[in-house]
Amino acid sequence: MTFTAEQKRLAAQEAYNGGLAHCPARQLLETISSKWVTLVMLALADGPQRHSELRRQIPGASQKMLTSTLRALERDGLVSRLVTVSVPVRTDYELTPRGHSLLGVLIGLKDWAEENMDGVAHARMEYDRHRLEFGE
Amino acid sequence: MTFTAEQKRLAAQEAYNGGLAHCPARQLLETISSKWVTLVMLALADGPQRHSELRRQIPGASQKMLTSTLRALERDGLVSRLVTVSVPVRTDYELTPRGHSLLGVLIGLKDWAEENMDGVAHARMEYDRHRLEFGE
DNA sequence: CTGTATCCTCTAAGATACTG
DNA sequence: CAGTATCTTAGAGGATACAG
Repeated sequence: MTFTAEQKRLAAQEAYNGGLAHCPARQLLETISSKWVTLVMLALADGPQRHSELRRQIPGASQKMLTSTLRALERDGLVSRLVTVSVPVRTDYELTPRGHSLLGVLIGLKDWAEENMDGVAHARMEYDRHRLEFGE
Repeated sequence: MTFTAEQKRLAAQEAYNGGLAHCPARQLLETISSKWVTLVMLALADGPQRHSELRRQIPGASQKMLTSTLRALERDGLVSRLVTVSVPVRTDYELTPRGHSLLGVLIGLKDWAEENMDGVAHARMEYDRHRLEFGE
């Protein structure tokens, strides 16, 4: 059996994407680029917080999103969840050691961003201005 | 004129999200979490590359995606584009100084990922296993 | 208080075909 | 070779209502 060039290309793409899915860096990016993870982790930086406290600190997150990002972080072993059975229920979230370690990396990201994103914004404006001026 | 609690909450959310949009760290995350930017930047780490060379190095990216991530990176001043008018046309892409600087941060991310994502994967399996065992 | 279950929207990413 | 123009689709994110 032989293959067309197209088939070979598609096979290569598939293999490549399959590999990508298992690339640790890609996985990490997928985790931290979820809209609320960084904010949640930052909110937990200073110690445990209850669900309701997190809601107050991150008013932009819907309840569903807050719960689901907390679940994802728990599943990844970055946050631990402690439920106190009472009426009403009380739930505390806390960074695990690995979570703290990741937080360090995130802060590095934040620092770079705060130093450089102004420049990026400026570059964007320049780029857009030229596009307008010289048509295209 | 008065406002309901609901209106106040929505206003707060809107203000918060508006603020988020201007948060440098969030913007950076949005940039680098675009599926192909890290791969493109890594491919450019060792020096300039032509469009076709990039395609070969990153076979998973469709032409459209490759072009559009390159455009985005150029707009942000992270990559520069040099077109040589000839037949056929030749285009070279290269990291700018700011691009190199960002690359450093990305490598930090990669290092953390390579050290920790195994642990994360393990945590995920444990989590899922418990979920299956104890129902819920 | 903490969380689940639906339903809906919007957009990043991909497939495909075409142009200078 | 490099790039643009459409069309489609999968899934992240959100609004709302309900439940233990």
